[in-house]
Amino acid sequence: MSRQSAALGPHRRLFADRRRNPDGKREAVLHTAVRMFLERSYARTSMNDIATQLNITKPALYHYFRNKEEMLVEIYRLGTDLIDEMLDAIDAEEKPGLDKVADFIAGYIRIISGDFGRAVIRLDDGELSKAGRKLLRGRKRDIDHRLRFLIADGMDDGSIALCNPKIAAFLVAGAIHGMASWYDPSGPMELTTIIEQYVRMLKGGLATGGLAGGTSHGAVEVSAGDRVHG
Amino acid sequence: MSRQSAALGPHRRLFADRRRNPDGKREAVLHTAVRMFLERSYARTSMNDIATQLNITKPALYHYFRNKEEMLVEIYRLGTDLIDEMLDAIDAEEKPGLDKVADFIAGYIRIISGDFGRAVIRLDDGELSKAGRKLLRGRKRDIDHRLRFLIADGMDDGSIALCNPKIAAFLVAGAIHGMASWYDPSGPMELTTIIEQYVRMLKGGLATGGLAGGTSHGAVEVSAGDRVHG
DNA sequence: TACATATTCTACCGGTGAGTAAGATATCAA
DNA sequence: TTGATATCTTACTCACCGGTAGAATATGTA
Repeated sequence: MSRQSAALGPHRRLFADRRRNPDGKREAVLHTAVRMFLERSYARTSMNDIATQLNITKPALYHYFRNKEEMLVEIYRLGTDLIDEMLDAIDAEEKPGLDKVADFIAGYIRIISGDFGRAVIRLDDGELSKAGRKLLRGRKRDIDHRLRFLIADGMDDGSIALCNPKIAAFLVAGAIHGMASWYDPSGPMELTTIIEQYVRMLKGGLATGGLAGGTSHGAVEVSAGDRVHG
Repeated sequence: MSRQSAALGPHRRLFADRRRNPDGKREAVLHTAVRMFLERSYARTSMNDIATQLNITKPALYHYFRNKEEMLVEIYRLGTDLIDEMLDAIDAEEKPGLDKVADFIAGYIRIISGDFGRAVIRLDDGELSKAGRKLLRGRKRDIDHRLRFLIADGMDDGSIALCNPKIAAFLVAGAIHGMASWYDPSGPMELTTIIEQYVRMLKGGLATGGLAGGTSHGAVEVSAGDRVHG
């Protein structure tokens, strides 16, 4: 709350006078909106709430955004861009698949610790129009598929144990998404500590030779059909 | 959709005549409500929607529930009860901690594949009143703590590698919670296949001797202060 | 200084949803 | 059969929210 107010202060101050600064003010609105959406949800945050927080009135917001959904769309776009860029960087690396996945885990956690990254995970895309929802889901699916490919690559180069990459990708992504609900940047837990343990544990689950035991035949089976296309 | 209608049919039929059956009808309302809440979210499902689905009118619903929130509270209660019961069963077992955690993973996945279990994860508790939210958060925290204890036990008996049980519990629970978003009971993926791979991978990440490498000093360090209390 | 325009405000509209009042109708038990 | 009561309906209230109309006011510029 105190951290929040402190971060909101500058935005509020930006609107204290009427100096012209469309881009800066637009961005300030967006930052305030994403924080409030994360805190109280998109649906429970009214345009009035956002305006009040910025010390202006509701209609003034419509000077910077055509409607409420445009804010949400833009937030999603900024968030997914961050993830795409990280994946681009990883694709450019020359490493075993397992290490690329490890880099993904670390990078993804860092992104999610920021507002726009966390928004991609936490905000309910059911609030979007049909068109907007379709677009966002597409981008999310692409990200998921790129993670699956990293895992499949690791299986090919022998660094990752045979498994169904679709399920593995869901597990890895899900574990990280969970963070978006409980992680508090101002809390006592150090981000690097979390990353360290997440990487260690998820690597342990993926790597070849972990607990051999299990029914590897099931894995080989799916690796034929389900794997690349997943 | 077709599966949904099929499952909703019986409930609808229950209200076809006015024979007295308060308990049965109340339960039918609840089953319909949880399905619709999961499909369209709590906020976007109106009392009218639920009533229409059951072929009655909105005020009739208020014969079985005092208000909308009472439905949500009851759904949460039924869901968390399922989880508590499972944890009771696991606590009664005599096994290494790692195997108990494995049982938890399997049991939790099965519960989440059902409507009420999934509801605990997916429905936004921000819709609850302050009191209701506090209660639910308490129950969720208890569940989380019980999982942490299972992990800590495994560390004591040597079946689980030293780590911060708080982070480990979040990782395990988060990975499973992710399922609640994408798993479709009528889809092509077999539940047992998913369970098998989840158990294998998460066990691999927890077990002693996975990838030794990592900085185990960090683990020992937290095991002193953060561990039991976490 | 004076004009064009960016910024913001007051006052409103239309729609929706939770919840209620009060009465009609069927069921059950005696 | 009849009365008590459970069940359900029609018609409504109240509050909130997204969005707009149109005017007021400040700003930057020529």
